[in-house]
Amino acid sequence: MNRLETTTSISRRYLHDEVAERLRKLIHSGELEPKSRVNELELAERFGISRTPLREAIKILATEGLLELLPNRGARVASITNHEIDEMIEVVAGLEATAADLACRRITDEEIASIEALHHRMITAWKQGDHSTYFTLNREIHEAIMAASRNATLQGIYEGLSGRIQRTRYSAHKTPEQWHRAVNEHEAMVKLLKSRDAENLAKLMREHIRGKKQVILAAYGEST
Amino acid sequence: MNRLETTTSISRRYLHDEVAERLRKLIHSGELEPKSRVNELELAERFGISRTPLREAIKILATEGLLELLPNRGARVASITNHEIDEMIEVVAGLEATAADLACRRITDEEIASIEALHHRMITAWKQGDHSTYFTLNREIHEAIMAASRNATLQGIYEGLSGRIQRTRYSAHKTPEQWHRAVNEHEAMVKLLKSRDAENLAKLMREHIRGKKQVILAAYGEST
DNA sequence: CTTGCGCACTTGGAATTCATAATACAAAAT
DNA sequence: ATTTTGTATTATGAATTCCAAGTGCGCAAG
Repeated sequence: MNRLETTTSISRRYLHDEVAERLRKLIHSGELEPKSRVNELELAERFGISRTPLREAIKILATEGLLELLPNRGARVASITNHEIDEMIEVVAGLEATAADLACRRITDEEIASIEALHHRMITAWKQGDHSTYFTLNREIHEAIMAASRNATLQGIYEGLSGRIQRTRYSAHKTPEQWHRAVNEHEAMVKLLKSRDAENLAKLMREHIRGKKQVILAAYGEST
Repeated sequence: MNRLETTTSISRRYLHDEVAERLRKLIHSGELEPKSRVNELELAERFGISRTPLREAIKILATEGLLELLPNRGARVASITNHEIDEMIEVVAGLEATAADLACRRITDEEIASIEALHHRMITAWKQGDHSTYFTLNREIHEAIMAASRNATLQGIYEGLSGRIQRTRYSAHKTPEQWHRAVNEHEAMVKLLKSRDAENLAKLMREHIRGKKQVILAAYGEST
């Protein structure tokens, strides 16, 4: 009788999955600060669960790189060094270049139109000096291109990685020149996307994200 | 007295880490075939451990994508569809392109000489029709370029991903034309590496790996 | 001031228990 | 005979309890 896929709607997910998600939120929200130790008993009580699923969740987050395991001393929130951020930005640049390449081969006219609309709204926000809206639209454009790559594997890796630098990536303040350059690059990206020039869009995307590196690193340095 | 980092040498790693490693080997060796269910009790007894660390290991492998969790029915070895392999090859191509780009900026003359030596040995093996040696050297060249990128984050993602298609990737038999093309591309890669032409090497690398896609997919189709 | 001892706390792991979901199998009804 | 229903078995997800070992800390002795 059971239709399939009822799993997602009816039955609850794994407890350790929910715990992992709550833990991720705690970390991303900053409630659990980098380097802060995680007391299993304390957290288990806070979540109203036993240590078992919590420990499974900790192993998951450690695999994702959000927690570090200290032998016999539990786990602590992973702290990211500037060097690691540097590395991660290069990888993100590569992933987005790949997404750009694939998107050129698969994107629909409607999606391009949608991205173009986002782009124009972003330009408007920029001219009005509306940082918050600018950053949001900026992120949406990048995510739209990623989605247009139609590659779930790529998206999964991208999300896992960019989730760790998200806080700084889209909130980094630029100098007017940097800002102007970024806007120009976005302008060029839309053009290349419309002409579906995979090769050059990939190249530009890599450079575009590399161009943010200094800004992101500076912003990260501030926040720590 | 204990200096840090003795962890790796003196005290044994976490049990769940060792279990995870043994599980990975079982999967990669094919002893645990795709889609085969994993009986926790059976495996725990086989490893001589309790269910606790085994289940933590299972959660880790599930996060890595090597196992799939079936709610209330445990875990099974993840089976990869042709579509997923297609996706993974594109991502690997992107990662290797990124590695190529970075390598051009950081590689030493000694490393280039070493890669060139591998390349010549590979050519020799090719001319002698020595498939096994050819594949080994081919892989070593790609890994050497990845190492020359000096990006641990990139390498980590690459290893996690390529580990899942390794079995087919370097053992796929090519037609003479494909083989010839691959050798020519490798020849060009060494040239570009010597001239440290990041942009064109990245481009070529992406195309080079894409060129293997049909072969790998065909090889995977056979083995299943 | 340093050294050394001991104690409390936490973790990693094992073992046991329990509820529930899934599967197999047998019995009953049509 | 086929399908349906009900039951028994099994394995998982989670909790609980237990224990050994490692860490850190404090306190006392030298």
